[in-house]
Amino acid sequence: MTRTALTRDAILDSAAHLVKQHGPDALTMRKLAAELGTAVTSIYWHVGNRESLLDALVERTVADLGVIRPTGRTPAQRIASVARALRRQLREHPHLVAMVHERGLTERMFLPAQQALVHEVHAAGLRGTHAAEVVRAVQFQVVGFVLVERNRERAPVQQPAEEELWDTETAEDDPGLARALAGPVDQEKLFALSVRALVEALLAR
Amino acid sequence: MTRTALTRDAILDSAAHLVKQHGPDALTMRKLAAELGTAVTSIYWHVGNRESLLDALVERTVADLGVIRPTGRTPAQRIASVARALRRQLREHPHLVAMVHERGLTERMFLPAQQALVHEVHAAGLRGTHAAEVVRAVQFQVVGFVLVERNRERAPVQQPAEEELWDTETAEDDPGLARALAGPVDQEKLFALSVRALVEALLAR
DNA sequence: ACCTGAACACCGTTCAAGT
DNA sequence: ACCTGAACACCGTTCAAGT
Repeated sequence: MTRTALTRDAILDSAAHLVKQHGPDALTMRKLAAELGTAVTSIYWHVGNRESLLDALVERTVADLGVIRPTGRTPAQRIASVARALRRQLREHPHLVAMVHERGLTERMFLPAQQALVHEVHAAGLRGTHAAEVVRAVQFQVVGFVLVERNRERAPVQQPAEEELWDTETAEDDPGLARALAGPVDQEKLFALSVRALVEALLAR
Repeated sequence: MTRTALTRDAILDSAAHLVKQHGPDALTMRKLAAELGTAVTSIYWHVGNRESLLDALVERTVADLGVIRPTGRTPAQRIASVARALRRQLREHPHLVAMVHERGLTERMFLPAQQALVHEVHAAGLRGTHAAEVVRAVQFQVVGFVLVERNRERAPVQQPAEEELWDTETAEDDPGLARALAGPVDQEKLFALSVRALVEALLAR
């Protein structure tokens, strides 16, 4: 059975698959070669070395990110919709943010979202430095939230169990709060709440 | 010249030094042995293996984190002061958050800050689920911000230069905003602004 | 109890050699 | 033009052997 000819794109596809599942560290040239059914050194002919392979992978992924279309009626709603869309994009590529940052492509990657935000902030009547601050605050908020989320999801079982930590006087004083903090985080709800609060306050000043 | 006897603490000190400068990936058992002037295998006798060495390092670092003392008059001010203190702690140990997360110690690490936040949120008159949401929103906000900051600071020169990206119609329409977004981020200011906005809106509802 | 070097399996990368 | 295996320097880890 003749295998398909080894191409740069086939290598990138395979690499993307490995990275998406277990992160960039799990991408070894030898595993990649095994998955492709080729000799390790063949990969070098097509993509240079491991680092330029990752470079190419990041560049392709960033280029393939969909555009961001705001929805909603009020500026606050439309800004929140951009935040949600950005979060969804980032969650689909769990390791992309770190890889993009390491390669100095952060600004390029966020440009579509930033432009959408600028548009909505303008629609809300803001201009100049103030508008820029709002755009950046929302961007930091979304990216930060996704990074924390990702860490939490990768994390193993918490140790000690979260309940034990709140088995204190606070638990008696405010059992509802103790229960809420001991339980798991509803990230979806927390994200919506945080974005709404931030945008609301920033547009109001 | 007789070297000091090799101890578990000396190994942890040396490891902490390497990790603090270049991150956990830069900590190789062989480099560590070289810095300690000992054979690689001696380290194994004292700390087990690389993974348990990192475990011990993380545990020691978390235990040594200072307590968090809120300052300010109003609840909003005191919550913001906790956020600042937490950010300062995390910035002093740039790789700690990720390492703590990987080891399932997140909740334990944030417990002091969380308790301080709970106290202030109570002082602001909130209770139960609502109070818990505010605590978590602030915690996510701070940790997320620090993660983004760290990525930005590690990142190399942006490519393409940020100015080029904003050499568009927007630049003519609102040159103040284009200039602000093309320039570097004042992280200190952005952090203060974001925290103030979030806390303000969360306490107001 | 503490330290050592040899040895193993893994990794990225280079290079001369094949077709 | 494309692919290969051998070889090198690095890595974490084990183990038998030293004191």
